[in-house]
Amino acid sequence: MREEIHQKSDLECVGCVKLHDDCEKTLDCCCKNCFKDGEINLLKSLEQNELEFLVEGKQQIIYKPGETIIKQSTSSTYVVCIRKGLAKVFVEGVKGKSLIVRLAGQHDFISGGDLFNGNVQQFTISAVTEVHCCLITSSKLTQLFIENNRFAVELLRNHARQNTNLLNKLVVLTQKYMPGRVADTLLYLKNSIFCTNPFSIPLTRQDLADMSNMTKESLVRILQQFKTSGLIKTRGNSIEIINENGLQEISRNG
Amino acid sequence: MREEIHQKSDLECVGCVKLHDDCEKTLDCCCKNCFKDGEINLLKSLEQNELEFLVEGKQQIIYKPGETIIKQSTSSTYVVCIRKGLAKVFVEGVKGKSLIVRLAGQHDFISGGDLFNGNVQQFTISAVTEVHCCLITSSKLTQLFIENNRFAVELLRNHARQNTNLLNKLVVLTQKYMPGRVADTLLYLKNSIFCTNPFSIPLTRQDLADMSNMTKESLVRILQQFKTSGLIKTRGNSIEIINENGLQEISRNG
DNA sequence: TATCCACATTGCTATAGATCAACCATAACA
DNA sequence: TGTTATGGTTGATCTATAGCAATGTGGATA
Repeated sequence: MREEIHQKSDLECVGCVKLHDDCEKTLDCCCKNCFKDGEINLLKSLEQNELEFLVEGKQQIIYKPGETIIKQSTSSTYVVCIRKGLAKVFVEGVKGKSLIVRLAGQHDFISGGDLFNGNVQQFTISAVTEVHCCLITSSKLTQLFIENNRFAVELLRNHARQNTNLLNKLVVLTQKYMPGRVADTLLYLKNSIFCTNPFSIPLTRQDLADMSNMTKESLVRILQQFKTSGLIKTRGNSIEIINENGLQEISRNG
Repeated sequence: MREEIHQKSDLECVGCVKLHDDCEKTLDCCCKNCFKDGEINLLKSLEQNELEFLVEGKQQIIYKPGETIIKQSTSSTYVVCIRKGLAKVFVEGVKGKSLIVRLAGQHDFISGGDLFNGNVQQFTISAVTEVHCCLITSSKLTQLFIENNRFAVELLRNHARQNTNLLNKLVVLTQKYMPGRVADTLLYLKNSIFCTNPFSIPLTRQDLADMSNMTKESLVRILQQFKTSGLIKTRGNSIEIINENGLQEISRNG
């Protein structure tokens, strides 16, 4: 058994008004409040009855570390909402190489690619830690898209944002040198995924390398450089960012 | 003056039922039939009155080769429809490097990025040949998005497709060797942009390099290799693909 | 406690691709 | 007709990064 990396409180839905004792099956908990507050709250625009429609018959599944949740190139008709745990979203490219385009944690929403376009999955989603998630039938999503304008706007916004992220990644991965890319990966982990400072990553060096488009050996070497420069500290799976400005500088200079 | 690369007939809207003699100002011509037939016909879902609303007050502008149509990082409120000519869509990345993510020709539609997200342009669009285009206020687009469901679906589909393209480009540019990337660029030019076989490109080698993520010198060398291997022929700005299967093989093997 | 096993690390070598510099071709123009 | 400019081509280096191989390490299992 792998060590529990997340805080125990993750199991509870923060800010969730439980309708029943069994939080797992509480609509309000599972699919409304459980989405990230603020910007990315995709479902905030749904009425209560729409939410119930969406959530009705959804599958709540638990995946073990390493398991594939949705496989690239299959035509899955599901959309994934993560309730707990960490998943990686990656493209299986040429010559067996993988490219991790995104990590998804609690309350994240992953639409597997071509909604309204045949539903062919553009990437693989797999569990890094144990993942509790809901699989929502994507046809329900498209139906709500048509019925609720505000929701449609949110979904489009979501896609537009994803677009921007990909475009950004394209530039970073093709135009920056390795140190710049590793700096970006570290800043992403700290500020977008774990949101704490010494953070402990359930990812392997290979994963970090796949996020930064390099080999694991190269990644390790850059990490070593950062350590000796006093930019970061590492203890096993835990990474502490000592000099964030320094990293940002390196990121900026490519 | 640059030589006229396009067929003269480009000025006329193919398949356009002129309502007036002056085709330039014919609604039906400029913004409905002028979009690519079939798959990518974004506006086909609009009613006549919606189309008129969209088109009313649109600006028809002519750009000279090299001119910037929309500049990255500005918050343009326009969406561009190309009526004639060729434009390049590129990201201005780090250290002065450019990455051309797409070429846009007759009837193509370019939504500059973050529709519904503050309208900050994610890339620069600039004219390669002389470009005749319509600038449509993007708020009109978002209004129609809310009012017409079928149009909303088309727009989302459009974004999803763009997403898929970017994801694909990400893999190609980061995981393939130079020959594979150049092969992809050539196949893209032949099959998606010019649709003829000896095709004459108004692009410089630098542009081709920016599409393939390499230096112009490297691009020229690969092109030379392809010539001596009998895969292609080049005469000045004209390229002929002799062995398409061969190129596809190279693309596949990375 | 010993033995695994997966992963991390380090050093050495090979190479894809960039960079630099020179030269060539073609077209515009005085 | 010569001149300048712009882009294309080629060759000679240099370097960032991959690939390979050996060794280290810490947690799990017996």
